[in-house]
Amino acid sequence: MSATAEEEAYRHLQRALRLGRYKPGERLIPEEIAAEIGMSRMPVREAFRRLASDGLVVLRPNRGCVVAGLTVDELYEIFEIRSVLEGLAVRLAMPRIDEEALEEFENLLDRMERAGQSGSSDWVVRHQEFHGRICALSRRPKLIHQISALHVVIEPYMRIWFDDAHKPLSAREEHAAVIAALRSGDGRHAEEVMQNHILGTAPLLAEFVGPSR
Amino acid sequence: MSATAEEEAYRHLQRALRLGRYKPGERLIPEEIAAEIGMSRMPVREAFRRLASDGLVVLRPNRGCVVAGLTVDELYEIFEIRSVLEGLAVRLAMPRIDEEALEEFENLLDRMERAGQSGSSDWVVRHQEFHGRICALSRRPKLIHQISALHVVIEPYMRIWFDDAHKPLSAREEHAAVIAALRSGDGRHAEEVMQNHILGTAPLLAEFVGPSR
DNA sequence: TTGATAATACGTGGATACAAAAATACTTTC
DNA sequence: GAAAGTATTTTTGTATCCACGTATTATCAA
Repeated sequence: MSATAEEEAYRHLQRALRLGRYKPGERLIPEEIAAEIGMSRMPVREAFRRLASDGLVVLRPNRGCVVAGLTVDELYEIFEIRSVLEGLAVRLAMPRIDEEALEEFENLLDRMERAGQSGSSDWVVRHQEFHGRICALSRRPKLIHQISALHVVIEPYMRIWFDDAHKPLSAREEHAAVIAALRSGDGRHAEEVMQNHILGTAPLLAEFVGPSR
Repeated sequence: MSATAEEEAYRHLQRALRLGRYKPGERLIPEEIAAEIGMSRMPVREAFRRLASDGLVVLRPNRGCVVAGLTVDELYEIFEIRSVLEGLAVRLAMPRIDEEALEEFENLLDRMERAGQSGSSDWVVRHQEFHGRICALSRRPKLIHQISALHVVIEPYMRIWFDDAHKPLSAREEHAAVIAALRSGDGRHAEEVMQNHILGTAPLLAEFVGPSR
């Protein structure tokens, strides 16, 4: 249970949006959602505002709340931003990367691989976990937060990508290369590898999105 | 006038926070603020949520809204993030930088200089404008938005810095160097110069903040 | 005097009520 | 039959009200 109704509404909606249960452009009616989770529309409204700041919905005065979608351009843009932020994160994480950490990353990579082969869309979550654990070692709270916010926004598209055509064929090698770069101990090098990894993913994903909105 | 009361409350509070009219740790009472601008608590509460997402205030369940402050560590972190984001922005802006754009930047630099010498704290605004105009040429809406959000968060500290001791002595050369890098036409080079410019500013500013919170 | 505890005042979160705006359906007119 | 204007319905935005949680102060015991 969450402390406040607003928090509950926020989590409920964020989860639904991440899972792609609502389609871009779809209108979210406060009363309906309030009824679903048993509260008034007030806390739902407040949750809307937070979701709007996250970029998950769009809020227009007197016109309600619609589910946000990403155009291909916006998708690329987010990957560009991710590339420099996560690049920075690995660079800063480097001093704290030891044999133990590398082992953890290998394990996460294995779990990701297994989830991928079983066809479960857990792959998306495992993938986030992999990137997230590396970023966590940067010990930069705001940086970590911003990166994870970007992962949330692209999550629905990652799911579509994964479900449509078990793409992560090259994923294993890509991520193994990142681990190898981490093992090198060279922060700048690892930063570059991470940047290229992320930028390389964007066009693959964009294929499956098509000109939306 | 703004369309909604929430918008008005948001602008009012953001402005006050940017100008440093409220001190970190200070508690904001919805009722007081609502009275000030002639509305009920409700739209003010909603404005609080947006400000919290911006990182300008902290909202704790049942404990109200307090003005956020930055520790020195957080200040450095923000400058690290700015360095890679604005670095990316200049790199992407490079193809669109022509003689006309360079001239505009020179002009902005002059205006910044003049504001600096007159002692007016317009300097902070001009400085934002200078960085903002460069970033704008990247034509990446989300990137621009994120960068400008970071400028907002550090604005109060920039003002303290400026007011306390007309620092921007080296500023003129620093920013002139950025323009020179833009003139070179080399995106990677300009990115690096921008990164170093931003990272170089952080310790100067940190001096004047001291261990807050 | 100090520390714990109870009483009280204050502030927050949420629900309901009301007003204003937008969307929709319905005429009316050409 | 189409377009424009009008009325109705729906939905959003704001205000007010109430219940609960938190902080403060007062009271009392050690």
